[in-house]
Amino acid sequence: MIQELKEGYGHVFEDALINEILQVGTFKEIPEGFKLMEIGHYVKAMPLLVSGAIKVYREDNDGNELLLYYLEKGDTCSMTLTCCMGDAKSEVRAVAETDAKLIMIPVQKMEEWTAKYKSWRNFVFESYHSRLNELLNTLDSIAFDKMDMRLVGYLKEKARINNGDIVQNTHQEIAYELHSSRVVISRLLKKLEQMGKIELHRNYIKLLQL
Amino acid sequence: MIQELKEGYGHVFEDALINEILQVGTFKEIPEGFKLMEIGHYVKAMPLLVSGAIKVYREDNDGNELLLYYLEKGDTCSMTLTCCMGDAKSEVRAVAETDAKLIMIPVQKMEEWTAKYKSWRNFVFESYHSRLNELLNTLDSIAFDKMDMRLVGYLKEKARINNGDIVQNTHQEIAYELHSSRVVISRLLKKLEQMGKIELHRNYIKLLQL
DNA sequence: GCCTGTCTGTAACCAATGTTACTGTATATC
DNA sequence: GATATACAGTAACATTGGTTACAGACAGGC
Repeated sequence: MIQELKEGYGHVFEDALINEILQVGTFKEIPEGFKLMEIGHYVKAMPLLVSGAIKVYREDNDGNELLLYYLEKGDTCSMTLTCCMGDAKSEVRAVAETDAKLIMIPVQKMEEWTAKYKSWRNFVFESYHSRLNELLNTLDSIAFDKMDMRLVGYLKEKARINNGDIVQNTHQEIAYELHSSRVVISRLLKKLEQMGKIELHRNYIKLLQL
Repeated sequence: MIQELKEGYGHVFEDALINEILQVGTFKEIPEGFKLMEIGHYVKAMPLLVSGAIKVYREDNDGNELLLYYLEKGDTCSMTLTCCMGDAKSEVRAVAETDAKLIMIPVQKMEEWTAKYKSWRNFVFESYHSRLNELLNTLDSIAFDKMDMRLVGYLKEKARINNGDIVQNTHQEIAYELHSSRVVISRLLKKLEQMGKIELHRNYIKLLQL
């Protein structure tokens, strides 16, 4: 755990804090698809992401889904922060998009560290800032963009997260994440293929020049 | 300023903090329509809202507008928080929806107080929590609701903010805030009137039973 | 009164998206 | 290889929302 922590957070946290984390944190490896957080559940630990990617999304009462954003190395879940501090239920769901490694911090340390370490405060506020901005970007794309632009953005982001030019999803899965329907997504993907921007295959899509 | 502060925040902040606020904060009264924050500008002070309501909204590069949420008595602007700490530009615009009174706190105190006062930390985190949730609600309604539901939600919220059952806006103004068009809003409002839920008048709308 | 500008109502039309239904094809399993 | 299942392509259609255009109603200033 030491090397992962130092590599990912050594330049962010002061040494004393690193040591505290080593004492109270627990290292965790989770497989792709592992559900880290469920809507309506209480949260008792805060994750520091060391490697991999976490997908954070929203689901309403009728089962409608919507992708909010991805968390990557060096990120943490602000939603968890607020939930921990306020003793509130989670409003979102978090699932490992790839295999991932994380360090779990017990809730009670957070308040303590916020008072004690400047680097922790910065990290927490920085985290809030990023997440708020990502939410705003998601909102923008839903409110202002048409579905074709949203789809292109989705493909780019997804490929980036998976370090390559391949998106391994069925059209149905993409439709869920964008809160659209399979037929619409197939239609738009076909159009992108005809424009020479992507290559369609069964169960995966190869990005050419988007 | 003392009585406004004690009334609005006396039960939230410890006495020592109240005293500090009295020393460094400045009291400010602003008229309806006053622009508190502009997109792309830096922020140098943080507002504690004592009375009135502030409208926070987003505008993209093409001039498309979208209402995010309202701030009320006891609220502060989390966006400002992040901007101050991170020395970043504002991503949103804030305008007084009604005449309002606020106490402005200089940025440099914030970091200090976060270390020093537990009540301040709670306030800040609570504030983030509320704002994140409000953003999520806005997102939900845009992603999952049709325009008629969004309009009903808008009317309710707007009437609540203005303490009554009257919404004083033209159809065009409502269209801007919901990022729709005047004709669409007029159409839907007419439908609501025919259902007996509202009364339409020139320049204002009276809510009956929504 | 009479203009003028703003606000609202309405019709006709269009584009984007969602829905239903049916097809063919790849893949896995037996 | 035969069968079943999941996936993708496509057509036809419905619905929502946006656009354009125009007419009438109201309010303010003269």
